[in-house]
Amino acid sequence: MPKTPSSRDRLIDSARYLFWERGYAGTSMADLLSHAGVNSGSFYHFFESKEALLRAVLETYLGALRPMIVEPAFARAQEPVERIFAILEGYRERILQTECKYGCPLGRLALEIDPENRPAHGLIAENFQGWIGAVRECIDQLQDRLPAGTDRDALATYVLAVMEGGVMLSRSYGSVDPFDRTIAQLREHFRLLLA
Amino acid sequence: MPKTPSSRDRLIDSARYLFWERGYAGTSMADLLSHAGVNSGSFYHFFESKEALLRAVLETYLGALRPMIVEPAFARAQEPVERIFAILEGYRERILQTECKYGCPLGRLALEIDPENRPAHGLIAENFQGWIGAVRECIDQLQDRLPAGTDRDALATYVLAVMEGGVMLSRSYGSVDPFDRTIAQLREHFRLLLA
DNA sequence: TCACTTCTTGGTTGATCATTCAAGTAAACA
DNA sequence: TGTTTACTTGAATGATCAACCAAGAAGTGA
Repeated sequence: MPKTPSSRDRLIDSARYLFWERGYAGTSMADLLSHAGVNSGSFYHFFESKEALLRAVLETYLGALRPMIVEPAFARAQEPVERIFAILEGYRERILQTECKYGCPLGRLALEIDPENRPAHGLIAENFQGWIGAVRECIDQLQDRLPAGTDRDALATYVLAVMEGGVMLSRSYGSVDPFDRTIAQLREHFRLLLA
Repeated sequence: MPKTPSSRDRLIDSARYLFWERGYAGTSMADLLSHAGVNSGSFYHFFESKEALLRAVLETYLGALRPMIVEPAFARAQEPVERIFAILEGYRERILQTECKYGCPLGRLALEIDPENRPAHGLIAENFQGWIGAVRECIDQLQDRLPAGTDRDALATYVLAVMEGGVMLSRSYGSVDPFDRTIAQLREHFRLLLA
């Protein structure tokens, strides 16, 4: 049943796309409305402001993390470390598909949105936390193969930081190389940890 | 001689500050002009557009890297690995000084500026390259303490990616913890490499 | 049928955006 | 002194910004 999405859904879909492509400030209401095919009156029927739409978008990312990012990666690999790198491989593909224009939509918003906007940053942090949680699951499965006393949460956070940093560099260099070199070092880190 | 800075210098100084605090799109010409105490006519006497100002700002970062970031860190530590972590400690201090609002100004622009704007991204990449070069110097001094076949450039790139990722997370979490945990893992990486 | 809610239409608001311009001042040089 | 160059002044431009609103359509339940 390919039911036509409601105006509200189309607004959120368009905002997801445009905030990722042009950023929050770089997306005008006019851009958004014409992309979604919705009139401004309808927009303000569903959302009280552009900022409220941002929050709604960040909430949909929360639900999209597992089906769109984590589960496809977990389906491609069984071994815990390979699952982590399968997630990262997903980001590599997105970089290639977008000719290095890709930036993680969350990372972009994390740096763009005013830090005073705590609701938005709370949601971004929640998204990051979900991502860290998925990596943490893999790390936990390594059991005692890791050195005693390894801070597993910190290690999972580290994986996220490396990914975000790698994506950022690839965007400016216009090449996937910095991402690849960064991920290769992370692989070496895991190799050393498990040696 | 505390000579009054010229209008051009004041414009660049203000732009450095405002682009860092509010981003490029988030800084209006009106904000900029009033912050610098300059009229719009003077601005367009020195710069052909807001975008030209962005390029000028990115060029000043190029010159500021060593005196502002690298040399103070190198002065605090002699040992190569400690010098790398002294650079990172500088970023930690900036996070604390700004109550976690701090994001690396280059990282912010790297994710914000349209990838089609190659001149700007070229300058950002040049800045990153300078940073990587400084870390690379330290790594080179480690000589044969590193495992044979270590990709030294990739390792230096990795340090930058970890820093940028850590700064990003701290901004959204509103806490220096993610940065600290991330840097601690990087330290572990160097410990394992040199073991 | 009528009343009520939900959603859509699209024109309008006033603020703010980057940029332009004609007229001016001030110092340097002839 | 007259002329040139470098810079400043600040009002004006038209485009675009997020947000608002009154009117109406479509659907639901009584």
